Amino acid sequence: MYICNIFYYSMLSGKFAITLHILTLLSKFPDEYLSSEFLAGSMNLHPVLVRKEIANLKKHNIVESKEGKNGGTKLLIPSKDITLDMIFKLTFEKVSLGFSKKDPNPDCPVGKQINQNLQLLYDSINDKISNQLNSISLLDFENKF
Amino acid sequence: MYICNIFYYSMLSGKFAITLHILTLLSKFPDEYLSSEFLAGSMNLHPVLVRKEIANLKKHNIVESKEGKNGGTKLLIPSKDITLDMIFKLTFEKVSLGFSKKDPNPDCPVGKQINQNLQLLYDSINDKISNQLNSISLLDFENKF
DNA sequence: AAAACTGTAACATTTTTAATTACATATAAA
DNA sequence: TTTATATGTAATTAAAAATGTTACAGTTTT
Repeated sequence: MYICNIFYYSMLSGKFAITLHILTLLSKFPDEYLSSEFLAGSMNLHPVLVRKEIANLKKHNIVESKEGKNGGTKLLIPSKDITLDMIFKLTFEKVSLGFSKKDPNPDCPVGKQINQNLQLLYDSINDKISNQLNSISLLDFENKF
Repeated sequence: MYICNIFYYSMLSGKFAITLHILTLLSKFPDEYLSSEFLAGSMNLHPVLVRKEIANLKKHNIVESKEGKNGGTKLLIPSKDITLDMIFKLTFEKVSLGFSKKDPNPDCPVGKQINQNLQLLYDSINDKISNQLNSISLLDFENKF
């Protein structure tokens, strides 16, 4: 986790891609409980990482899991009602292009304000990204496969 | 550097913010050669890092440097003619929200195609970001300080 | 009770980013 | 012409972040 003056931001990582991959698979088999082992197999990833992302999806009531034998995870919501923006928001707080770290010089008029001004810029970028991702449903995405 | 199936991507780092900070300062003092020591002071950053970003700016003919005593760097182009998109392109190849790594399973229809489909999505996101950054000049940004 | 799952914390490894050191070269000015 | 102050850049180290693994407790089906 990387700290700027104003908010906590997680930098871009694989979370969005992993989560979208999981949801695409769940969406392909909407009536089955898919195991983290199976999901991990499609991504060539460790099942624990998959379960971590699933924990996040559960927290947001997008999926439910069944424990025990024959357990696994399935979608709670039809894929036409899940937008990529929901996935984006649930895996990243925001996109940023970086901030000045280690406290820029407060005696410099630029250093003093740089992070606030970057923040405003990134906010408007995130609005644009959200607009676009809002127009794409998981079903739209899934249909490309 | 992080590799996906299709292109080399650098993940988001501090380059955009550092470069924009440098250019904002140069833009405030358009007739002076500012030293990397001075610039680094405003950012609380190591001068060598500043010089690395300046090397990149020089490569793109945005600034020029003078070596030796009283040397430093100044803008070559009026700040009204520098867009934030130029800075974005010069410091990042693209924004991405991550790819499936370690070769997803080629026997899975989703795994096989996930990275191409993510790529298409990210391309369209980058178009939107570029559009927006194109509408903001370095002068616009500088005027906020 | 056994087998096959999920859930999570703790830890280890790998990768990426940032910082530092070292030193060669250039220029201005005393 | 020597000294001080810059840039330029490669090489190395350190720090941070992301990713992967292990271990094990809990759950459910057969």
